[in-house]
Amino acid sequence: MIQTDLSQVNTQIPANWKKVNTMEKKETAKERILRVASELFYREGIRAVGIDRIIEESGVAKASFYRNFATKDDLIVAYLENKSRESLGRVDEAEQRYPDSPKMVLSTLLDNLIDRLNAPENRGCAFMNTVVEFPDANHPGHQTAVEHRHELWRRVEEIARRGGAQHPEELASQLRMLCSGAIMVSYTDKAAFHAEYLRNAIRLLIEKHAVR
Amino acid sequence: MIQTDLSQVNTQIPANWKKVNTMEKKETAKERILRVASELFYREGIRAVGIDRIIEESGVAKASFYRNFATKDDLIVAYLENKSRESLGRVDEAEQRYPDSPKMVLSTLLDNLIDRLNAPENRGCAFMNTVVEFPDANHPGHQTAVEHRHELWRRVEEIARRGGAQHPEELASQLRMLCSGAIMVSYTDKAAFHAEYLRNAIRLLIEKHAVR
DNA sequence: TTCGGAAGAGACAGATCTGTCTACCTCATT
DNA sequence: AATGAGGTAGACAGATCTGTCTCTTCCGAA
Repeated sequence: MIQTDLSQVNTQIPANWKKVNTMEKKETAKERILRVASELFYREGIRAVGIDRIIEESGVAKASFYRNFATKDDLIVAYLENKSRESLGRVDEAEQRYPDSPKMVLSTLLDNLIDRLNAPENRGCAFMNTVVEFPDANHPGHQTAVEHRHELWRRVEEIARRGGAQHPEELASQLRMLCSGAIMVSYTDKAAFHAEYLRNAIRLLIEKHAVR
Repeated sequence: MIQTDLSQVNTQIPANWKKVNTMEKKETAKERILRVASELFYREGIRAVGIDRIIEESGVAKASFYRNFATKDDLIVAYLENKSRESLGRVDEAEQRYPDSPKMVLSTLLDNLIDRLNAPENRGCAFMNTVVEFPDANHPGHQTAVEHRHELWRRVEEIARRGGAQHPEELASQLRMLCSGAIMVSYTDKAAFHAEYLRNAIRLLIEKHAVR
């Protein structure tokens, strides 16, 4: 019997497998909810996706949802914190790869961005989108999104400073406007987005500020 | 009595005053609804503002609303078409003011943009915001917004071409990314927006493309 | 003065949304 | 074998949202 076989297999797994083996750990309800919600929120918008939809698509009971997330707002914040970790993780990675060349770090981050903008699932920036969907500055999602963007561009400014930019604050601000706009254009009108034009403009700015 | 005085004044207005005197024409219910809805939609977001709220704040009956706008989507489209007229009107105006200097036209439009971004009521771009709020490309609001942006930047490209830009398509695309991003940054994090940095970046691009 | 169209007031329907609550089940650990 | 944490199933409440419908009132034009 399949049932019997499975239980035999299970008994062979050490009692502390949860800590030992993280790869084959079964996805918890919380993880599943967050994964499904992330995809729906990003693809269709946060306001457009109701709790019931998330519950149904993640195959979870309503009580399970509310045991893991007190309110929808809590889920929204978890979604954004997750995205933020991913985003800042990419910066970490690029800095570790080129610890001695801020210019290469910026170049890597740009390549990275362009790849994501050209991907078919691109729906723009989760953080800008959230601020637009929740213009109230007191909304926890709004705040989380603003904080992330602040931190991200603070780090880019730091990289520009290490790269010897003459006016790192100005350069970071200009890169921020250009990249934010590129994200919006690639989302709102994919046909109007040309990665080469973005690359040229960024190169022009970086040369102007003499980053090495 | 005030009432009597008013009616006497009224009788002195010609029968066809509606067509003759457009200045003192009393605002119709439709106009009032659109004005109130525009402000609310722009300030608080379209999805966040319900029909009931618009009806209440414009002091109109529900039946009056639905006599003038078949659905909320119709109102959304009217709101965007209004904004689009304003936006393209600013382009017309700048072109009429400097018919022989595309460079001055672009400069005027930039000044104009910066003024709006620094205004306290700035809530970003109504069209980008609408696309974010309605990611479904079939939504009439989404479509209207995308069409406006297409037309606006087609016209900027045309101005760049008249100005002798070496690569007008590239310049327009770069200006579009930069300005779109400036709008988002000035909205999502007002403190991080510096008009001078935007100006410098735009000057750099315009010089690079040798617009005259 | 009468008439018709536009507007006001508001009840109502039906859908949907967030969040609560009860009752039962599964399973790893003790 | 018992237990407790976490999971399933689903009814329910209360708010809100879009849109319909009826009845009354106002006002300008003929």
